[in-house]
Order: sequence, then C-alpha cells, then structure tokens
Amino acid sequence: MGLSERKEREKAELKELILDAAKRILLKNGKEGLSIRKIAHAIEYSPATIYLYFPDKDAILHELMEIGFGLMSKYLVPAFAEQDPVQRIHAIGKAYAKFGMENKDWYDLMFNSEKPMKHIEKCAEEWDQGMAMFNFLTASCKQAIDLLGLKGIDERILALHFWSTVHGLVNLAHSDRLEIIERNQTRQLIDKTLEAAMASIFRI
Amino acid sequence: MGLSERKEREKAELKELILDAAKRILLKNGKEGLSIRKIAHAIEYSPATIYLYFPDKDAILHELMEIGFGLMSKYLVPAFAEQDPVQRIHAIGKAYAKFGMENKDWYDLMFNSEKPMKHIEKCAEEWDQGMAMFNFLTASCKQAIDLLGLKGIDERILALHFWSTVHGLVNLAHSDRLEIIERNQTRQLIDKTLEAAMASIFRI
DNA sequence: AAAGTTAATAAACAGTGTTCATTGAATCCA
DNA sequence: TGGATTCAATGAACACTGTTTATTAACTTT
Repeated sequence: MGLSERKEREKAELKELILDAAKRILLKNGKEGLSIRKIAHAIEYSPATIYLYFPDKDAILHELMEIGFGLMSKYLVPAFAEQDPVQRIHAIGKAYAKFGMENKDWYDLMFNSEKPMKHIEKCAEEWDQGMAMFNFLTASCKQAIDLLGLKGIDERILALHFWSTVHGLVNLAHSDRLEIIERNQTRQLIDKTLEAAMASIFRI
Repeated sequence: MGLSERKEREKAELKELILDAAKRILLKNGKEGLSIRKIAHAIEYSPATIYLYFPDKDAILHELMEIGFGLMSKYLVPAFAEQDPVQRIHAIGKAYAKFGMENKDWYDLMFNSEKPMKHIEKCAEEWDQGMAMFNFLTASCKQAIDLLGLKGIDERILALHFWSTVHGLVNLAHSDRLEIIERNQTRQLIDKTLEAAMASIFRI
C-alpha cells in the first residue's frame, strides 16, 4: 500500500520545484503578481498539475510564509544572542524592521495576510514560528523588567507594545505613509522612533 | 464649449450613484468583493459606463478613502475636544482603534493601501485629511510635552511612536495575530497596550 | 498481453479590470 | 422641420485570475 519510495521522492521534488518557482515569482513580481498559472508556466507544467500537489493557492502561500520565517531568522539570530536584555530588545526591533523594509512581500505574507490562516485552531500550530519569536521577546521583556526593577508592568503587554510599534512602523513605511510625513526620511524616522520607544518604555 | 449645467449635474449624480453603490458593496462584501462589474450591476449600467465617470478602479477606491475619513472623523471629534492634552491623546488613540476595529475595510483602504496613492506628489495633497489628523496629534504631543516638562523629546517622533503603536495594534488584530497571542481577548489587549503605551510615553 | 493505476493535461467555468467600435438618442443649426 | 453633429451607453472582446473535471497517456501489476 502507499507510494513507493521513489514515487514519494519524486512527489516531494515537484512540490519543491513549485515552491521554488513561487518564491522566485514572489521576489520578482510581488504578492499580486504571484499566480498559479505563472508558477505552472515557470516549471513547464499545466496549471492543473499544481492542484495535484497543493489543495489551493493559500496552501502555497502558507508554505512560503514558513520559508519567510527562515529568512527572517537570519536577521534575528545576532539580535537574539545579545547579552543585555534591554539592548537585545532594541536589537530585535532593529533587525525586525530591517527585515520588514528589505523584504516587503515576505513581510506582508507573514504578518498581514489572514488568508493563509483561516482557522484559528490550525494557525495556533502553524504560526508557531511567529509565536516562538513573540515568546522570546516576552521573555526578554521579563528579564529587562527585572533588571531595571520596573514595577507593575506586564511583560506580555510590554512585548505587545513593542511589537505593535515596530509592526506599525513597517506597515506605515510600506504604504508610503512615512514618506508623506517626511520625504526621503523613512529609514531615519523608523530608527528614531524605535529609539524613542526604547527610551520611554525602559525609562532610560 | 463645456457641458450645460443640467449635463454636469447629471454627470455628478451618476458619479454619486457609482460611489454609493461602491460603498454598499464594500460594506457587504469587503475590499476583495468590490468589483467594477458588481458596481455596474448594482446601478444597472454596463461595466464600461463606469469608465466614463472614473479613469480606473483606483480612482473609485481613492474617493471611497476620502468618504472613509469623513466616517472616521465622527469617531475622533469627541476625542479632539478633550481639554487635557494627555487625556486627549489617549482618547484619540482609543477612538482611532475603535474606528479601525469596527470598520476593517475602510481602515484598510485608508491606511494600508498604496494603490490609490501611486504618485507621492499627488498623495501629499490627496491624503491631506490623514495629514491633518497627524498634525493635530503632533500638536497635542507638543502640548503634552510642555505640560509635563518632558525634555529632549521631539513631538513629531512622539506622535509617530503613538500612531505606529495604535496602527500596529489594529493591523495585528485585523490579521488575527492578537487572537493567536490570547484567544478572545483582542479588545482587552488593545486597551491594555494603549494604556501601557500612554503610561510609558508620558511617564505616568 | 491485459487490466489496473495514476500523473498530467486540455478545456471549461466563473470571475476580474479595461478598451474600443458601434448604436441610438438627444442637441444644434440651417 | 430635416439633416448633421455630438456624445452617453453598451456589447463584445482581450488578457488575465483560481479552480474543477473528464480525458489521455504512460507506467505497474497481474
């Protein structure tokens, strides 16, 4: 019963081929420009073939999302290694924003799309990479709170405050709203605001 | 030369009819469900007719965006009237978040879409309602800074910090990320985080 | 060799935004 | 009034989109 080993390997290989093509098209044409038909054309198969390997387009986007977290961790790992929790949080914020600014389409897929995570039961499992990052941030916040002797502050709320600030900045930048506030200063605005957030949150 | 007054009035009337239908469809079917063909069907005209009154779909979305700012101001006006600048900023944040949570599609159109504002030269003019709101927030921040005697703080950065926090929260809520962090607590998370932001920013 | 299995596909369906030649009715002018 | 002109409205087409299904063709098993 079941597929022979060779069959399974071939199936996995074509799945990988599809994802690779999807990745390339995402990088070249953006989220809007990514279509089943373009993927099919890129790998020289018919569009219908894609549906033998993925139930629908959302499934492909979801797998891309997980690849995106892999990319993002390259930005975050050095920040995670920072000894001082306050500096670590700052470094995480800067790395997060850098990833967001340099990988708009990935970021959109990972943090702004609701489609690839329709059912909350599933997404709690499937967004585990995102959750792991948030939990690490929360733990760092707890350390910072203890270190600075801040009282009556919930580390989860603190982490959420920090995350939403950076997430908000990245999204405002992506939709060109920061450009409206001050032309050609987007990066500086993000850096300065991040510093101001750190200063006010940790009362430096 | 030029259109007679009656002609112009008729033209404006049909334009209004199109926008009204677009508004209804946006509210019922969301941003994705809003199509030229559905608008045409709703007003019982052919799709091609729409293009006699608007250059393209983006132009319609842009006009809807301006209508959205009208809706939003209903939420914000009471907050704007608040006497104490610190409480005013808090009230603005709460009203902004309330609008965002209760009007997802409008919010998306006004703050997350880049399409309706392709050229930055234009959008500086055409996003003037958004800019006016941000400038008012900045002015309130300046007042709060003076009132509390905070030193070395740029009111523009402070306003941006506050805006990006609330914007980030609303977007995280819209993409169900807050639901992942803590199930069925989205509203409370937003309120608490907003309070924490106020406390840390103004050192209460 | 015949039967069974299955990967791949062509074609279709129901949508999308947008363009353009044609129609038909209202307006203008002689 | 009659003919010319103008122009709003449209049907039909183009090039796309995601997805489904019956059919083909190749490979595997008996």
